[in-house]
Amino acid sequence: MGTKVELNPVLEELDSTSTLEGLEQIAIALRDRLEIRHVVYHWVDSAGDQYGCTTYPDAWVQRYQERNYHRIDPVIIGCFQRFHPIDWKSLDWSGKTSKAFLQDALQHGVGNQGYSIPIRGPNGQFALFTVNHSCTDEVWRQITQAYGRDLILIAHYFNRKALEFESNRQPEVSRSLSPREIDVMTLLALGYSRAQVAHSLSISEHTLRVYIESARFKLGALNTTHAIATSMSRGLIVV
Amino acid sequence: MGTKVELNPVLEELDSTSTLEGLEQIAIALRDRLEIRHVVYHWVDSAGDQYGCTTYPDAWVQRYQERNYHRIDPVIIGCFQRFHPIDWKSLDWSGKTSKAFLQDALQHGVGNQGYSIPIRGPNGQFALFTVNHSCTDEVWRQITQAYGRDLILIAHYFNRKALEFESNRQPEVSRSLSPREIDVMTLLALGYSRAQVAHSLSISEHTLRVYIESARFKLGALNTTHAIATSMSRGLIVV
DNA sequence: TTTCTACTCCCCAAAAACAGCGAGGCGGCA
DNA sequence: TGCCGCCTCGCTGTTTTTGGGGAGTAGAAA
Repeated sequence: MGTKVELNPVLEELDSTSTLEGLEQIAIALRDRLEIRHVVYHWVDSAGDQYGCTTYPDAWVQRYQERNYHRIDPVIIGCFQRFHPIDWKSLDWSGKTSKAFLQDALQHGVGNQGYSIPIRGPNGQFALFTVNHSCTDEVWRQITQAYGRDLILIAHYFNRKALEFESNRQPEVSRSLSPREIDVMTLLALGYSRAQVAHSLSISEHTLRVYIESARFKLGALNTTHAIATSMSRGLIVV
Repeated sequence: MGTKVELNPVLEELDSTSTLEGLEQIAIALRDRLEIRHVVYHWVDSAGDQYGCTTYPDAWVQRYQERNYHRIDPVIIGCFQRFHPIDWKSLDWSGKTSKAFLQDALQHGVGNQGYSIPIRGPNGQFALFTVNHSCTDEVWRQITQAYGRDLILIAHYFNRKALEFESNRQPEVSRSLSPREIDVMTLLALGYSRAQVAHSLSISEHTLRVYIESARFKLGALNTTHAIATSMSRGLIVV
């Protein structure tokens, strides 16, 4: 690990890729270029319906999904509350389930050193970009220091592509709300009751209800809570 | 704008800064180095209690806050639903309020060209990093193309520091929701009634209420709708 | 071991939301 | 001019949700 490898070509490739298979190729190429064990982009979906590309052995990927490991994986838990990239060593590996998980991972070919970058997109999207290896702490420190910034950019580009593919799969249509409806939805989302909202907008509660109903209708929502949730996830209101 | 300016020193400075004033100095230095009009890091807070550092004139910053412009600012609305950096030209500036806002901005010294990078952190944190200038489309295209990647990294570093300062100010760690609570909040956000949620989780409606209440308590929410909105904006649930 | 959190169940009265009906004024658009 | 969307206000009644209580289990952590 003497000289630093130039990673700009990786970004170029990421920019011009248009398939998930292409992303996987790039992950493999990056792994080989850095001479490390694994490179993983992992979209963490709340439902567990996960998606990404990885150089991990299939057996491990399958086991991870089967056992719903994303619920207990300390890397995910840890990265979920942080912003900056994190070395696996600084995570909390105490606890029975964590230790068992780690053992299982190591036995499936995952290296003992890891460096993960959390990435977040619109609507609460969350993903991880991880590089993994098996080496001494000192060597690993040098690698992560040397490539830290490049990896942030690469993570960003991976996620950009993943979001692109996903939006192709589910094209959204959204009708906009009227200004007054936006006011109402926003205040409701902030926790005010209908009476409070009516008062703070200086309208009668009856009028307020008309807004709620029309917003609900436009959004195709089943009830007020659903309308709020829909407005938020479509970015119609910002709370 | 012939030769490209090296921006790595900016990252070094960002790494070693420990005060908000330091960030502002760096923003000014970056503006001068790129020879553009403005550089803005803007933390968009849920309440409108905004925070950041900017080279915009004070008059504009004040006006922006007074008028709650963050609610109608097309840059914010647009970036909030996207992941990749965006040129202001590709945003939707039709609409009366948008046009009035743009006029107001231009009259307060904001340049007509802009390039904004959305950044997201834990708990639904959202911020924007913007570079702004007044020039022709072609010149602006060259600038954003040349510095696009650097700006992503700089945005990332700005946000890292901002989060660092903020966590010093508010050491309170928001307790996360239990798996069952997440299930409940998710299903409620999808519009199901309590009876439906209870049935689909195979628990009694009474038990369901306990989850809702404990989630509400943990989130400091005033009612169920507020709890849903809070869960979503903190990224605890995804709908 | 003890303590803690997560999960499950139960009651009741008051408040809120829902669903349906109606009305009129204002402004933009064709 | 007529149509349409937006804003405003009113009524009645039913259903759902919400605010407090309390209590017991199991499993993991300290």
